[in-house]
Amino acid sequence: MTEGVVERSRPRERILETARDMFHKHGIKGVGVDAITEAAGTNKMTLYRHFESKDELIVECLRANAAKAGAMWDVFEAEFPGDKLAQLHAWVRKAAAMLNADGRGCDMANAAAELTEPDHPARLVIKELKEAQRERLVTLCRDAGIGQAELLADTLSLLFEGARVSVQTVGNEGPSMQFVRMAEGLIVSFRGTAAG
Amino acid sequence: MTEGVVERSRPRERILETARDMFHKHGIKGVGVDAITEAAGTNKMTLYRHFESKDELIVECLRANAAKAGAMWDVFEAEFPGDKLAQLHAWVRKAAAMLNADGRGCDMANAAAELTEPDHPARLVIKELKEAQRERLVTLCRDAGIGQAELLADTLSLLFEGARVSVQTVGNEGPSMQFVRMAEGLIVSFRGTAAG
DNA sequence: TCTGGAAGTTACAGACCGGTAACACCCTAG
DNA sequence: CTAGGGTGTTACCGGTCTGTAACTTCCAGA
Repeated sequence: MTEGVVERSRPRERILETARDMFHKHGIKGVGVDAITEAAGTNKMTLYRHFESKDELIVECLRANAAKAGAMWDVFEAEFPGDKLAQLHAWVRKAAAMLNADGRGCDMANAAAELTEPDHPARLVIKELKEAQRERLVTLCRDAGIGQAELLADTLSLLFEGARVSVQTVGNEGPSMQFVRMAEGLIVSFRGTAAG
Repeated sequence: MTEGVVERSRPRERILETARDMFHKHGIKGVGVDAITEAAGTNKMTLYRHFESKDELIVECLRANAAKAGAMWDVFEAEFPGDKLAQLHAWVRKAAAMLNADGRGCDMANAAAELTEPDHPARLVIKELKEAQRERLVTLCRDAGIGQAELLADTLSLLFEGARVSVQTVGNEGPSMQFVRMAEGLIVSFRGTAAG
């Protein structure tokens, strides 16, 4: 009895989960707090008891997204223990899978597009989380024995980021279809020039 | 006297120009029609006499953006008549310049992030305009003698698109700094495998 | 000079937004 | 049993949003 069903977890968790989903689907400015709380089966007062403002809720959603996405690195390590190159290829496959998951791009990128005020609290955490993601990919490339690890990681990052917005604008049968081919080709090419 | 100063052109032009600028800077949902008309030195009634809704204004702004961006292809042709490879390199330089122009990404991509309703009128023209842009780049690559023209064009597209969102999230000193190096390397690589 | 259409002005409708106040409820820890 | 904190409910505030109505002003062309 102490362990509640997920459907009936604490209000804070339900609000956070619901907000993440609705922000992702309809954009941040496209969703009001009333809609979130109603979908979460609670009310506005409870939301404002747990989050001091909508902006703080947005920030918490972004952090939760990053935390969930960050878990994939552990999955890669579990699937291919020690084999960093295999983990890099796993990242490519995972990225490709995300492209076909739904037509919405990266939540952080979308948030950055919507929240234009230069001092919006979300902008700081977006930058910080994106930089952390980059670090992980660079490290993976380096540990996989790639010579120019930073350059490969940045290239793969830009390709993936571009593919996500491409899916959002022209759908998943446009340039993003070639993502895996591009990424795999790049890895091969960078491994060729690896050296030591 | 018949030729009015740009500052005092017809209201429709002023509204369109002002809306393009404000949508770009603050996002679509971040700008109301009142703010647009005031900045354009006119009023809401005049806007609604020329555009039947804000959505139509949005669509017209996107078309105007694409038209202005499309003019660059003619500039390339004028700068390097007949030399398609030089024009491709000019595209790379132009793209890099856009990355440092301001911290805002592509207006169409940003609009697609904001306007999530699947049947929003803007989504159709975004897709159509993006596909036209892709066609032009593919044609340029093909005319430049690249063997796998579609693949190179798509790769460059994704890189550029990704670089624009990267600038928007982490600034122009992140992965997007390497854009020119990546693009030039790709062109060299694809020319090597050109063949006939 | 007269006229007609484009543009400006003011006010408003109806909806939604983020956020708060006051109060009733319920459930669990003591 | 009781006290108290978390939660639900209702109503509200001030502001902003898209879009419209009714009216006035202005200016160019006949």
